[in-house]
Amino acid sequence: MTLDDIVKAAFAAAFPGVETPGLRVVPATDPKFGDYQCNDALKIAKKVGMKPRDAAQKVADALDKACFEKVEVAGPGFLNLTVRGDWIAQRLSELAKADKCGIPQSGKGKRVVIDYSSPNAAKQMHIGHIRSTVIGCSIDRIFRSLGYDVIADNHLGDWGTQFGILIKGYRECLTDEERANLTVANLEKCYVLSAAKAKEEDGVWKDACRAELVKLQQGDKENLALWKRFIEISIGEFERMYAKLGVKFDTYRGESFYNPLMPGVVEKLVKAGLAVESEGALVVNLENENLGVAIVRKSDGGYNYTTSDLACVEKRVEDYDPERIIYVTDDRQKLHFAQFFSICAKLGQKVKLVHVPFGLMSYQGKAISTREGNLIRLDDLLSEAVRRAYDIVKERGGSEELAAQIGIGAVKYADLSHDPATAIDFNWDKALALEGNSGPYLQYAHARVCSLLAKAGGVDAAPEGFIIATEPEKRLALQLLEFPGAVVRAAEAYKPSVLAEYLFQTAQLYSSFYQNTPVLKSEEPVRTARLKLCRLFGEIVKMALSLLGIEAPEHI
RNA sequence: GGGGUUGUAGCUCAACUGGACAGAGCGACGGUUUCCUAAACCGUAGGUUCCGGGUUCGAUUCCCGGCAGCCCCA
Repeated sequence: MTLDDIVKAAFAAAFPGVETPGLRVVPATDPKFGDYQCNDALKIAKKVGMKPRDAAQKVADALDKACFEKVEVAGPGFLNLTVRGDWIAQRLSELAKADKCGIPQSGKGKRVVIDYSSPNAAKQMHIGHIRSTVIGCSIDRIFRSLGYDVIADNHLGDWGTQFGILIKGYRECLTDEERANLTVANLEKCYVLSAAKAKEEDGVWKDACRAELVKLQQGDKENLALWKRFIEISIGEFERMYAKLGVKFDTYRGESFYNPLMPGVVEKLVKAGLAVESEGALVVNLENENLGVAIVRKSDGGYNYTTSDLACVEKRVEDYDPERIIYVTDDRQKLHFAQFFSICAKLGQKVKLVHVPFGLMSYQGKAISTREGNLIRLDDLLSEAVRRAYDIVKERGGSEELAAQIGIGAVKYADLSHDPATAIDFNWDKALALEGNSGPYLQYAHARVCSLLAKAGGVDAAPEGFIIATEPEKRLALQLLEFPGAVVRAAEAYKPSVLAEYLFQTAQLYSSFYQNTPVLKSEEPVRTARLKLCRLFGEIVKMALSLLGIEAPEHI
């Protein structure tokens, strides 16, 4: 029986027939109130015509007190619960026995597509790409841990007008040698040069770019081959970054993949009476939902994101039949997703669609763009992160590999520890922080516990044998019991930050415990019991770090 | 103009979706190392939760009205 069940039973006994939806027992807000609290007597009081405190008292009287050391009614009608040490020890044993640190396998048999990172081809990734990549990757890992069958899909920006500019630029603005050893940096360079020329007054260059684009769209062999080469080179470069970040995709279906399906989608919209003509364009009117108007085919015959995304959902449902599709993009696209989700619903699409919007990253208060000249390449950021970590690591004889684990962990954690909705103004010192609420702090706590366990020379493998006697042990133990719940909350909210917050608090409690409580030098059986607590902490930090996509080195 | 979103300590952020005295990190000040890794730990200072109303036992959280920033749509 869980605490929830025990307290629910008490409510049912005290107030037969009275519903208590959403009743729950939560960790106490302050240890001085006890270990757990239930506030639902306050909610039920009016319904049963009693004073809140009296209602709470009635529940307290009806409570099965086997696992409690103390039960108190306090304040306006809070039910404060202090649990017995042996009850905690029992729960810890169950947690130690459980697979995956007790994460419930609620996603078994369900498939989910997660669409994240999605950079534009032929451009280098910059710090603005961190968020979608890192948040998406963590959501991906969290859902996998819950048992979901996850398909991580990278929806590349690999189609559109920029390819006309690129092809023209490739032909005219690069040297033979650059063409032979084509890199993303070169592509970016020729794009910039070509785009600048396209702005010239006479429009000759611009027309030439458009002509190249039309040829590409019509399947011209040469242009198609060039386009394919650009994409291959881009993906190669992206994968180099993903390897550094520990990110892996199952598919790279870019916009081009859905391009042939767009006319069919438009036809369907027209047939369903959803799309109507307006000023030469085809639009879906969503005014009555306060979502404005979505254009599905422009007056020049071109399609835009709404159409492409509709095609994409249809294809994903056809190929994968997922239970839901999660999109991780910046919050400027909120309206777009609201429109496109609404149209999906009108088309009778059953799959659950979720947009996880995150605040745009800026730098020095300005949106990141080449024009602002404030663009920091992702590669440079990661190199700098590793360099800074190495400066510190080498004093302890650490390797460059360790420096990479720490430096990149710092960058990822700096992002993941914020609620995705928060806009971040990039700051070198904060992104690369190695102290306080940072990735390295967590890695350090993990390394210390590993070291402690190694020095112990082996710990009894049995999951039983916990003893909870002192306050620091108890605080740590209660926190460890919250781990599965933290993972569930993070998944439900699509916020890795929930897990990051939990992990940091856990590490703080462990650090405090570690500092103030002897483990190796304590007497048996306490020594073994404490080692088991440490081991469980180590397993949970390692698991939590892996869900955030952060490495957990055993030695720092 | 319409819509969205944010506003919490000097700075960066939390607050488990309505609960007790609003918590962390950084920064500041002070302390801890013959002792399991000091990337750590312990302590002190720091708040009109943007402003004004409302809802109720109770509001950072929900509602209404302002103000300010950012974003989207025309």
